[in-house]
Amino acid sequence: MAPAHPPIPTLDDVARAANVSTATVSRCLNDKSKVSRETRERVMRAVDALGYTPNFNARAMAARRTHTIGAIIPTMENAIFARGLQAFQETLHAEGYTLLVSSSAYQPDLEAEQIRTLVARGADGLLLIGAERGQQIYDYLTRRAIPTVLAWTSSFDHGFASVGFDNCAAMRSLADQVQAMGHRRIAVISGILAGNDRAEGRLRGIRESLRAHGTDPDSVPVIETGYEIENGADAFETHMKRAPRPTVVMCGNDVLAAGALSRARAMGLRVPEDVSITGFDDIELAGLLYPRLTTVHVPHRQMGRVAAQELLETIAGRKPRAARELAVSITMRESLKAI
Amino acid sequence: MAPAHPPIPTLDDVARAANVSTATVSRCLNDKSKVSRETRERVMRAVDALGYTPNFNARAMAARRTHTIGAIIPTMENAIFARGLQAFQETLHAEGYTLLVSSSAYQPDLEAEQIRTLVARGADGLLLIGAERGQQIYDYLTRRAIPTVLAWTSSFDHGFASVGFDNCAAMRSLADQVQAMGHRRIAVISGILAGNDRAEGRLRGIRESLRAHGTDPDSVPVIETGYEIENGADAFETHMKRAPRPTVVMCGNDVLAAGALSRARAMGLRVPEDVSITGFDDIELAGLLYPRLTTVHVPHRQMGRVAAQELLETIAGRKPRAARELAVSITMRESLKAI
DNA sequence: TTGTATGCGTTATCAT
DNA sequence: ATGATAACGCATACAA
Repeated sequence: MAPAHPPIPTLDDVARAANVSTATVSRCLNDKSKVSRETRERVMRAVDALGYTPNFNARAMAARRTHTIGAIIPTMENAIFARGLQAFQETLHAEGYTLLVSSSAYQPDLEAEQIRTLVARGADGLLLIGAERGQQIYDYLTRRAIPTVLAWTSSFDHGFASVGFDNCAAMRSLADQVQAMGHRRIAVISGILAGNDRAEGRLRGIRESLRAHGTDPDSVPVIETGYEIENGADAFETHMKRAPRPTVVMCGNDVLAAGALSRARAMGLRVPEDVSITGFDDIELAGLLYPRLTTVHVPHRQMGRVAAQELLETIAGRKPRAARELAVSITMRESLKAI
Repeated sequence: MAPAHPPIPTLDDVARAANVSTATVSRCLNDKSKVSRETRERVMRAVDALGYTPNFNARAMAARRTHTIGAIIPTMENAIFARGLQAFQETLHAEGYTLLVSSSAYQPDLEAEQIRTLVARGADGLLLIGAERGQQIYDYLTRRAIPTVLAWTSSFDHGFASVGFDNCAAMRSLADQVQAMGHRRIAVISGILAGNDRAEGRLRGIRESLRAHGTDPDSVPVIETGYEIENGADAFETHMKRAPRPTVVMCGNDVLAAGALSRARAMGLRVPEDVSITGFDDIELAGLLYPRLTTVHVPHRQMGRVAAQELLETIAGRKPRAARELAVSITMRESLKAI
């Protein structure tokens, strides 16, 4: 018969087994330095023998530190944030930090809840996407002095560190290119704008470019939709049923563009012969589609890495918070062709 | 000048503000029932006024429950586990549980470490992928009595609950189909087999089908490789440079198949005219590629949902653990064509 | 270098 | 229905 209560060893058990105080065991596991090699070895043997694992929650309470970072991203369903987050995680891990991720499903109120949850769990720092959210949240973060870095955006409006790029300028540059290739009838598929400064910036970029080229920005059709593949597909079909038909459909991100591309094929339209399509983000998918997607390349991994560094600096209190802006570029592939 | 120590309210503060004991406040936040409506309202007002959030770690220590489930998946980099995990998470959330996810990067030792970490954090239960891992880990889980469910596999060898499908039978069925369509020169791209019963089962399925069709399984070329797109691409190229050239390349999953497809295009080979390609999993990507991928459809969401239910049942101790096997089907698309 | 003692914020047991 | 109080497992200030 198995014991009803399997023995879950505690610091006390280890201390007793090694004939030292709990303080010494604790030091062995943390400070390493200030304990004699001899006793340390004895303690470690006891640790192994008992299969001891420190209780994280108890540790967090006593030390008031968790070495845990929380990240809240809009979605895990597609790859938009995957690479950046991976790099973020790797950098943190190298510094002895653990990453906790949760998804807000693009819902501001859900994000606020997740923030509270992560803070309640004792996160030492936070990574948030974008800069547009209620002032209340920023106040909360400030009151509780939670080191926070905003990523995928470049902004310093709230006094928080940020790491990202200029969504507006990037998309403007792509739109410039599109128009330089002769396109005049442009249609746009944008992500939901409310509470999303990235989507808003990208749309603004297109508008600015149009204006610079002498086109009335209000004359181009824009469909604002959710971030699913299917949404992109539907929006594309709607655009293509208008007259006159656009010669190019610019999408707010690669996922929407993938949906557009897929629907184009279903409608019997050839890309780019019948219509060009562009994306944004340059996720892996962009290079796998046929035709491959012309898109704005974002340095995902670098962004993740820098975000982690900034956050760690902020936690250590070593550096003034700042807005780090990264360079983006345009990746020309086959989905966009000159007229 | 801002206060040096921002006021982080505790139960005590709320209790004092509401003129009750901490016990009562605690009850308001949990048991709700056994406290008078009047005092409860007073307490809740105090909670709001102070912006109180319970300290998770303290709670975990005192209650010895976290309402947290840990999941360890081989990778977050591609979408293989995304949908299933999403459904898993949604089901847990509906029952008041939080999901913690970490990735093992397909490394068994890393998985073991993550398991310990999650348990140290007080996870009430665990979701693991596949059934192949050291007995030591199973012993650990058993000793600490951690409710665990194994997913993406159907096995009951270790006495743990499992939710999945028969990888071998599924792939065998696809191979049968491939051969029924006239293919005789088959090449295989498999994921790393060591410590991965899914990959092993899938390969075995192909072998069994070959044998049933009178072909010597050892005569078909198999390349075992990592799970990156690039790996699939390279393996495909290697296969296609052999003579005689295979008429179909069967891949261990959709990601490898995507790599194969991409390289086929780069090599100037038409799919499926010059060579057919098949995948496994039916992730979203499979329907976006051109040509769309013929693959084995896996009920990801259902698997996630059922896994969550099984786990919750196990935690509640309400039901005997069991192996749940789900049905899979073959999704015929354009990447596979008869000879 | 090592040990003692206190506190971290909450839940739960036992009274009242 | 409510209150007092003892755990929960660990880190750390202070003492030795």
